[in-house]
Amino acid sequence: MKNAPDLSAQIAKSIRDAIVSGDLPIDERLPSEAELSEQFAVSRSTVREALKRLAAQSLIRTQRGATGGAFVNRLTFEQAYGQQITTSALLLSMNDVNFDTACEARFALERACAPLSAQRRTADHLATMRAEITRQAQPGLSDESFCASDVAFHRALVDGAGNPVLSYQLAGAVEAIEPLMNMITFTARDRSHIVGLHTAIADALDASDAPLVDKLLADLATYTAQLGQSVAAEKNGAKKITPKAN
Amino acid sequence: MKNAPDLSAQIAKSIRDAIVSGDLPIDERLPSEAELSEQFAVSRSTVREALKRLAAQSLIRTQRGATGGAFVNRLTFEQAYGQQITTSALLLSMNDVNFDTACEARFALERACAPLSAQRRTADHLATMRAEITRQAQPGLSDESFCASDVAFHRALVDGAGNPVLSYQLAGAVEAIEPLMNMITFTARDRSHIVGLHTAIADALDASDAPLVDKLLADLATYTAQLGQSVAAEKNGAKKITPKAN
DNA sequence: AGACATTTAAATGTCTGACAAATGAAAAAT
DNA sequence: ATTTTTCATTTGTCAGACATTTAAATGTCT
Repeated sequence: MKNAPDLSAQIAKSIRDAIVSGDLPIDERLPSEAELSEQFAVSRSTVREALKRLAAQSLIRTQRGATGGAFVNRLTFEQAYGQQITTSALLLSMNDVNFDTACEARFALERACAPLSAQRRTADHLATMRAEITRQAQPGLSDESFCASDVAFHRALVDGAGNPVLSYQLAGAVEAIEPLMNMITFTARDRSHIVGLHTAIADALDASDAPLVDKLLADLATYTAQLGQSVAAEKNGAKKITPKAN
Repeated sequence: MKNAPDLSAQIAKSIRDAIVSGDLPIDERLPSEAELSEQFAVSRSTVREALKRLAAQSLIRTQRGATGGAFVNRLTFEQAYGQQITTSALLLSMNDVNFDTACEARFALERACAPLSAQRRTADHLATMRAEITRQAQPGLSDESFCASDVAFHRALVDGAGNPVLSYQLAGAVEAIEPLMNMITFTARDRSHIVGLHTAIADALDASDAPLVDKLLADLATYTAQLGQSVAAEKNGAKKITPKAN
């Protein structure tokens, strides 16, 4: 019944609550480890384990030296991106999320920011997108590099919406799917089709034609889902053939 | 120049990479702390700090006792929801994200899953939404409870899309905005307008009328943004009045 | 042989004390 | 006044000990 968590977990929670509630403002210095161990009536090691837990969540940073200590850390969008991406990637791989589901989520979300991007994208975003398109058209490119460039292209599209919260939320959806995409073998024909759609999307964004961007993204979603289907089909086929041997 | 991270951070990264790469499968038991401290040639305390970092990210779980140890943890959608929500909430509050930006992101994402929800929502989802609408219409409800119910309503809408990845991504956007919404004072007229829109949305979902859901969500977005604007206006006004006193 | 009680070994959780390393500030020297 | 030195504070790391939990091994009785 009793599921008493570790002392270090309790202490971490206590400090975390103080940070989340705003009781401890940004850049505020926490008491030293020695002081905390007195306050909580535990040993220094236990306090340290609690602090490491918080550090792993980017809630605090530590500095050594006379004026050092643990400080409440301002969570930047950069740091949040990173956590979001690794968490999303793990979630997908550990729960055997199928390609269709991940793909559907990704394009649904991406289409959500397409109108905003058509309205606000800067020349910089367009330049990034066109640069990635050029890379994707190079003949000797590996499948992995192609996927990475695909991700960069879509990131630029999302960033074009000019809403950092959207970019943050989308980071997980767009990047976490990369490992799944890496399982696909892209034929020359596949690539040229995708590059064509990317080009059309860039052009439509250039012309601020939101409905067209939406339609093209829908096409891309359909096409990508088909590519994924063929991979899944091969897998299922293999799985079904094996028992047949009995 | 030299930015050598702590030993415990290095060891945590080493183990984390092994987990993310799939080298350590789910439910695999890590070597004991004593063994790890030998392998990495560090003390047991250092190993423990590394393990606590991983535990804070839900990458491992630990068990005491003879057959205990640290095990690679399957990251569940539940756990991921929680992390996503707290991270998003912190990100918004720590970076002074204004209401407009958060609101825009939230409704853009929500509209993305509206068509899917119109297509797939179950009777259960609709029942939850109508129950929340009923609660929202109660006269004595506090602003906080009203907001909480609002969040529950929108969660049901999102979950109706039947895509766990979408639900996970949206959790942050929908729930993290709650603290910002809590700063709004809802008049009786505001509430009745919102309840009216919620009812219309539930009806439209019931009728699987995706375009209508989209339109209603857009209306709700506009209305919510207006409410937020008035709060921001009061704040700015107050800020500008103070210096006038000089 | 089977059921129950006891012991034991292995593992994490916690504590204590110590030293190393970094670092800014105060004190001392020039 | 400026530079150098000393010093106190704080985190990082280590070693060893004991407490607690847990399941398996062992022993005991029916």
